[in-house]
This record gives sequence, C-alpha cells and structure tokens, in this order.
Amino acid sequence: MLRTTINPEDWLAALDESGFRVTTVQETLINIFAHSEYPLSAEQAWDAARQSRPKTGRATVYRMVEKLENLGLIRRVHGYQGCSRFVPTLPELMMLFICLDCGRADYLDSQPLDDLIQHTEDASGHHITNSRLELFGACADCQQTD
Amino acid sequence: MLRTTINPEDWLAALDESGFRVTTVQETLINIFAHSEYPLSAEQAWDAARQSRPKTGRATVYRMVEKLENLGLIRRVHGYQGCSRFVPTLPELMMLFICLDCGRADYLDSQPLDDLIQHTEDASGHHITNSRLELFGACADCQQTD
DNA sequence: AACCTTATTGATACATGGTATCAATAGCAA
DNA sequence: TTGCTATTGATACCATGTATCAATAAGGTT
Repeated sequence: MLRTTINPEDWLAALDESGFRVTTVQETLINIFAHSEYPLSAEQAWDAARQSRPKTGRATVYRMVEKLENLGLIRRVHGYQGCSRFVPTLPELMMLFICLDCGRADYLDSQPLDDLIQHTEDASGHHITNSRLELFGACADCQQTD
Repeated sequence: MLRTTINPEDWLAALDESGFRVTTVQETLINIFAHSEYPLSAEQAWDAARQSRPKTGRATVYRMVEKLENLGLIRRVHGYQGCSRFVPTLPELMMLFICLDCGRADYLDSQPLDDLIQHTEDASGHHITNSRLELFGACADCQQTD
C-alpha cells in the first residue's frame, strides 16, 4: 500500500507561518500523526504523547488536534469507529480508502472525484464548495491473505 | 429542489417484516423523519415527537434512530453541524448534497459514484464494499436569491 | 544573558451526547 | 381475555469534548 511521504518539518513550518508558537507539544503530536498509518483519535494521540512526554495535558491534545484540522494538516475520518479519528492530509489525494480489515488508510488520486463534482454541478445546478468521499472495504494486501 | 417521495407506510412495513413490533412511538418518529426536508438530530426528533406524544422518552428516540439507521431507512449526515443528524435514505440515490445556506438535503442519482467506485477498484486493487459521498455548497435556489 | 509580554499549557470542573438498567407498559398470538 | 415478552420511560451513568484560569515557556527586546 503506497503512501506519499509526510514531512513533520513542513507541519511545524506551517504552524510557524500561521503565527503560532512552535512548542514541544506540537512537535510531539505532529510526529505522532505524521507517522501513523492508522486513523488516530485525540485520546489515542494523548496516550501516545505521554509516552515520550508524560505531563502532556488532555485538553492540550484536543486543542492541537483542532488546530491541525483547521490548518488542513490532518482530516477527520467519518464512519470508521465513530467520527473522531484523524489521518494526515495529503494534498491532491483527497480520496480516502480505509481497509476494514487491517485498518490502514490509503490515499487515492482525486481526479475522479473532481470529475464527479464537475459533472454533478452541471447536472444539478448546485454550486459545490466542499466534498467528502470515503471508501471502505478490503485492501489489496488483505484480500490476498484471506 | 426535487425530492423523491417517501412513504411512511413502507417504513412501518419494513419494521414489521424485520420482526419488530409496530408501536405508536415508531409511527410518530417515522413520520417525523420521513417528512423532514432537513437533517434531524435525535435530540431534535425527540423535541418533535413530544409535541404530538408528550411522554415520549429520550432513550427510546435514540434507540429508534439506531434501529432506523440499521435498517437503512435513515442515514447519518457527517460534517454538517457535527455528525449526529439524519436524513431519510432514498434507494438508488446515494449521493447526498447539503446546502450550507438553507440546510436542505438534495439526493442525486448515484450512477457517477458507482462509476467512480468501479474505476477505483480497477485502479487500486482494493475491494470496495461501502462508500460515503457528501457534497456541500449552495443549492440552485439559494444561488438565485443571493 | 536577563527581561517582558503574552500565547500556550495542564489541571480541574463542566457540558453534551449517548448508553445501561430495570420496573412498568403495551403489542400480539393463543 | 389472558399471558408472554418486546418495547418503553425514568434514572443514573459514561465517554467525549470544552471552558476556565493560574502557571509555564516562546521568543522578541534590551
């Protein structure tokens, strides 16, 4: 399962450029999210953060998750063990596939989705500003091991 | 904005056929959901139910919402004022558009989504069993009144 | 390097949305 | 009508996320 690389440095730079202070909590959480193959909840991120930084506060993690989501660095996964898990965002790869077997996320080129949106705008007359597409099933790897 | 008709009788029949008892709470809630143009939360449905049936319990409404969702009669709308609002399901119309202006839901023919899924399966090797597509923006009506 | 300003943090209390429990009620089949 | 039991309503409870506020620490200034 192919994963385009995510660079934690870029995320810290994005925070810096947005006028936020760069802190150790941020570094910790960014590394956790950027390196996880699986959707993570804020609670899971909190657990992970305290392993390397024990006094990390719970509210802080929730605040950071919100900030990262607002900056578009992570995105929420809906309908997979609730709606409170997040995966890193990969620009240009807005189609998300989650394997219901191994739980890993795969990112797919969004051109088909762009085409679908264009087609739908033409057909319906609605102006579409935002979309969410999530696909679930068995990934190529898990089908072979079944 | 076109809406295919929803028949509450069919919903009651679906409950009956699934082996559930047909009760007055069910009738009340089914009518509420089947006739709403807007995504409704369980809490909103509870408020609506008590107007015609004052002693309706909160837990009962949550249970019914879960049951209707499991039966595929209503579906959850994600990312519109949280993730806890529901709209009636229209078979064959799985593409959901929500107007961020007036809040109404529109249902679109799902053929483009079926095509996208087929294309993605071929391209990625994943087996897709489930999908969620939601589109947001300004509906045709609201664009004219702006 | 020491200082200042203020964004960020951590601890706590709180709010919201949803669930478990269980006695009372009401479908429905005999 | 009766009896069985699914469903309901009231309550207490739990999980997830948020508001508050004093303490801390970024990072610019001197």
